[in-house]
Amino acid sequence: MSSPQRAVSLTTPELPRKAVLQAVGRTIDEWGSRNLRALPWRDTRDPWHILVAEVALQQTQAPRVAERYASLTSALSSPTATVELGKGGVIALWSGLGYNARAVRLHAAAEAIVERFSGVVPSSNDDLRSLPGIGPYTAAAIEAFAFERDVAVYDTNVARVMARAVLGAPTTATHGWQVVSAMVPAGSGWSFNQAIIDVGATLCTARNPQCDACPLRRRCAWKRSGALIDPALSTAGTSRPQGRFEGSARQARGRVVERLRQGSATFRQLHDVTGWEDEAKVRAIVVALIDEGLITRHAANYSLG
DNA sequence: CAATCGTGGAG
DNA sequence: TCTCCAAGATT
Repeated sequence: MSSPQRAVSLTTPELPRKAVLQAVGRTIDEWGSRNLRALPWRDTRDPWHILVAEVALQQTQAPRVAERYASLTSALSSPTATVELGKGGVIALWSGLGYNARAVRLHAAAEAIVERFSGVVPSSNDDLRSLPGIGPYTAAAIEAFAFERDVAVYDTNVARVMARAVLGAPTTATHGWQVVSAMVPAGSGWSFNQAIIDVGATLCTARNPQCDACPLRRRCAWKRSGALIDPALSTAGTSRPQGRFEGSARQARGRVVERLRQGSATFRQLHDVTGWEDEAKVRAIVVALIDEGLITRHAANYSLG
C-alpha cells in the first residue's frame, strides 16, 4: 500500500521550485539589461577571442584582464596565429597575469583546435572540455558567451549568489550548478549569465556586499533569514584558501619566468632573481618548470617555452 | 581529494 | 602592514 511518494535523498538536496527559480532568473536578467559592466569581451562572439578571455579570467579579476584584452586578442588573433607565435611567445605575452601554466595550456589548446578541429573552435561541451586548460567553468562560458547557448556558468560569483540569495545556506558546486541551471531564462543564456556574474562581482561581493542595490534584496534567503554567518564563506569549492605567498615556491617560480621574459639566462642569473639561498631548492623549481613546459634549457642557457 | 599554481588590488 | 581573494584547472 505504501506508495513511494518521492525519493528524498540526503546526497541529492532538493531544488527550490522551478517557478521560483525562473522568477529569480528573470529578475537577474532584467537587472543585467540595465547594469552590465562594459567589458571588451562582451562586444564580440568570436569563439577564440572569448576562449582567450575566459582563460585569462581564471582566478584573475575582470578589470585586470580588460586592460589586456586588446593586446591579447591582437597577438592571439586566431588559433593558427597563436600556434605560429609559439609557446614561448604566448608565455611572454602573459606577463603580469599570473598562473603562467595557463599560457602553456592556451597554446596547447590552439594546437589541438588546429589539429583536431580544422582551426575552428568546437561548440560542444565535450569537445571544449577536451582542450587543455578548459574545465567545467570555461567550457560553459564559451558555450554561453560565444555560442549563446542556454547553459549555466558556475564560477565563484555565481556560487556566492546561490549560497546567499537563493539557498541561504552553504552548498556544493554540483548542487549550486543544478540550481542556477534551472534559472536560465529560455533564449537568454548569454545575458542571464553575464548578469548573474555581475551581480556577484559588483553587488554580492565576497566582502562588504552592497545589499541595498541588489535586485534580489526582497527575496534574498540570507537577508531574510537574518543570519549573521555568511553562507558563502566555505562554499562551492570554487575558491580555495591560499598559502602564504612571501617566500613561497610560487613567488620564486614567478620571478624565474619573469626574468626569462627579458631574455635567456644562466642558472646563476635565475638563482639570483629568486632571492633564495639554497641552490638545491632553486634547481628543483627550475626542473619543475622544465617538466611543466614553461621553460627550456639549451646548453647553459634557459629560455621561455 | 587536497595541494599546487602568480600577481595585484582592495579593505 | 597584512590579510584576503579573484569569470579555475590539473594532478
